[in-house]
Amino acid sequence: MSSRVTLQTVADQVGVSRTTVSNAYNRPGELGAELRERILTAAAQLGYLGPDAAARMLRTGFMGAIGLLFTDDLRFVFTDPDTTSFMQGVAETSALSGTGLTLLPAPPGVDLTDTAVGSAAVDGHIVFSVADGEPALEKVRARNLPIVMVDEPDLGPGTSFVGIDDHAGANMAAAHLIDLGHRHLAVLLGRLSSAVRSGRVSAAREKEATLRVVRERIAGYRSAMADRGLDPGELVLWEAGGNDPDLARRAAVNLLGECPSITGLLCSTDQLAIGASQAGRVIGRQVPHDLSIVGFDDVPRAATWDPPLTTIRQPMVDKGRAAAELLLEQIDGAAPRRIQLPIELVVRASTARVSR
Amino acid sequence: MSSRVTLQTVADQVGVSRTTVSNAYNRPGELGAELRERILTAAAQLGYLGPDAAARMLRTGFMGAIGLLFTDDLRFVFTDPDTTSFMQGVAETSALSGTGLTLLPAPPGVDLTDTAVGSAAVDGHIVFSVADGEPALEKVRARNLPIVMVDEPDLGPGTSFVGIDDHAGANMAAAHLIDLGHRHLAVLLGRLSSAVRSGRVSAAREKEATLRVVRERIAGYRSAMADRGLDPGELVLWEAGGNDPDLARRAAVNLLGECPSITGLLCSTDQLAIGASQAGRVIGRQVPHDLSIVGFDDVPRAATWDPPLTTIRQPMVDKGRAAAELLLEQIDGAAPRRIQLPIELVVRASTARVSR
DNA sequence: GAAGCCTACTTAATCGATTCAGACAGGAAG
DNA sequence: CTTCCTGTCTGAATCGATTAAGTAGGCTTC
Repeated sequence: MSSRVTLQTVADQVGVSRTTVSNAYNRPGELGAELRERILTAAAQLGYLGPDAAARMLRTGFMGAIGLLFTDDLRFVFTDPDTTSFMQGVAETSALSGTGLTLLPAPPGVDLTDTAVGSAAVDGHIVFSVADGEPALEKVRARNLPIVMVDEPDLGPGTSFVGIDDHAGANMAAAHLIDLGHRHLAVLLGRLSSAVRSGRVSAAREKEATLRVVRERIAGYRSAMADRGLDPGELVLWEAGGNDPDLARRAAVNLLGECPSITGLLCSTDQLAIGASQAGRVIGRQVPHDLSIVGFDDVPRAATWDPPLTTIRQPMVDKGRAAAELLLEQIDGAAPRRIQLPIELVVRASTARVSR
Repeated sequence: MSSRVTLQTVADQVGVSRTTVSNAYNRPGELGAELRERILTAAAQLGYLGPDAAARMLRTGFMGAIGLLFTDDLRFVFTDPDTTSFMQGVAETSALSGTGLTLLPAPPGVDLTDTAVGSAAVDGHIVFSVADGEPALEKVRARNLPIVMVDEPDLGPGTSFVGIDDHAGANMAAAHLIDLGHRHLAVLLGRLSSAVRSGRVSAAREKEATLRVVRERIAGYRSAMADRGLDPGELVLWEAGGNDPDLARRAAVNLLGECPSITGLLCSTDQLAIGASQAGRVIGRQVPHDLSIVGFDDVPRAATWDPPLTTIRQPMVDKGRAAAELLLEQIDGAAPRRIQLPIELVVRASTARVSR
């Protein structure tokens, strides 16, 4: 192993200047085709792998990569179907544009000082579903790079945002149940904030909610009740402790034990709805006959679950694509934009007309 | 926005040299505590965010990130439970060590010339389950960086490798069925090579297999038959066209239609076993009573699937952790190593004594 | 009290590319 | 014949940090 092969090595070999070799790679057309061919051949022979990434970055200030920030536990990030679908969308468009994709995990309880977060070699950040006031988000914002917020928090009109109308979606879900005759409704949600809690949500706890999406969804459920003459104050709120079917099953057992009159369960995600439907089996209430369940998201499993889940569909892969596109265009100098993706009520077999 | 804030800006402000400011960040202890405090305060006031990543990379040659190469379709990468579990393991240990994680997707049909693959700012690569002779792998190998192969291909003793004893695992799976009295066995596998095919595998097609793992598993299944006095030549091989439950369901319907005497189905992954068990329902053969199915991997769903799947467990998250650890230690100068993770037969309810 | 050794800095070379401002040859225009 | 392009290629500054080598002063140590 002698010293490294650089632009200069290739230039010396061919007998041209460094500049010309650089041009051979970055601006073909600025030099003769025949010379370019000679340079590329010589480079291949010398084992030159193309311009060094770090040097190019330093000189141009362009990293050729985008960062994807998560603050959830990694066990969740790679297990949750919504998160992985979102990542798929981001990965697709970044791969298509030849941009690298750097994962920036900032799981709870990890010291951020010597993490890639806040110092990664990226041209911009996508922030996926983060609670208000997360330190990792502040670290990323401090860098003054282009940024796209997804779902939460919403930083206002000056910052790009990709999301859906959570309020309207929740309204549709609750309206569907009420229109089927359900009068006693409860909400099963994952978490209101990064702090892990489970059990019935008190008014005080509800005030602590730092996750915009769940706040909006609760408001949407309530608005449907108010629209249809029910008292939104009677809506039972229950926290499972995380967006996980197992937690949801246990939570739903407790919820339905404590509030047996509930006939309609509004689950703020499909993962929770899946768990809740298992709870139905456990406590002997058949879905949808004795208990109607409506989810949110329309994850891939929702359609094949037993029973197939009634839910609000949102296009998670598209969300990832949109976020990546917004970020890439911003890196190219475009102004921040907001994108709201469409949602849709999908009626399947987990909801039915109330039977008692 | 004036010109950028650099080490020099901070140095000028405090009245020390650039070196001293650099030391304040990288080697506290090389300078007085009080001066260090003054420097850090000044930096914060000036909005200096710490040493520029690109400049540091250029100078030190150290990127602070590892690359994870996939050649599968992205739809698969983020959907497949094994792949995501593996990524979780990699992400965990890279996050713990403060190393960045860069995804390098090289899906089929994408031109690699202006992709991050082959020029990403990383210190080494993890190559996850890639077919023999993939161009993306050659690109990555050409960089002469530390590399860890996972599952396939196995580049031999000179290159780090993380995997399991696929042959032994398959042997255990087939032995289990044979010991339950099954005499007519078939293998349902995803793919033998990157080329998508489906249907019964001919001897010619079998020779084209470029995926080491599936080759080993087939050999393992056959070895169990030979061990127990069955003719390995009678083992039916069937390709689903991909590691996907839907494809597997269709393939299993065809397989069992064409070979109705089969009572034991060896699925080379749990995803396939899940699909095959649905096929059982479709064609009216109850699992395990009329059809025994054994999977491979023990994905999270396997235990909760109906019926719970008998399978060969392999620790995918640990595999990710091991791969990342091996790569990080190699980046630190250690020699390549090989790690073989343990496997285990997990008997659940998808297999039973043969009934006819 | 001179040699030697810390402590706490500074100076200057260096990493490998990009890019702006020329240089030079040859042809077109006047 | 001079001027002005135009197409190619060169020279040298520059990006922002790290780090080996050096310096200056203060403190031991015999």
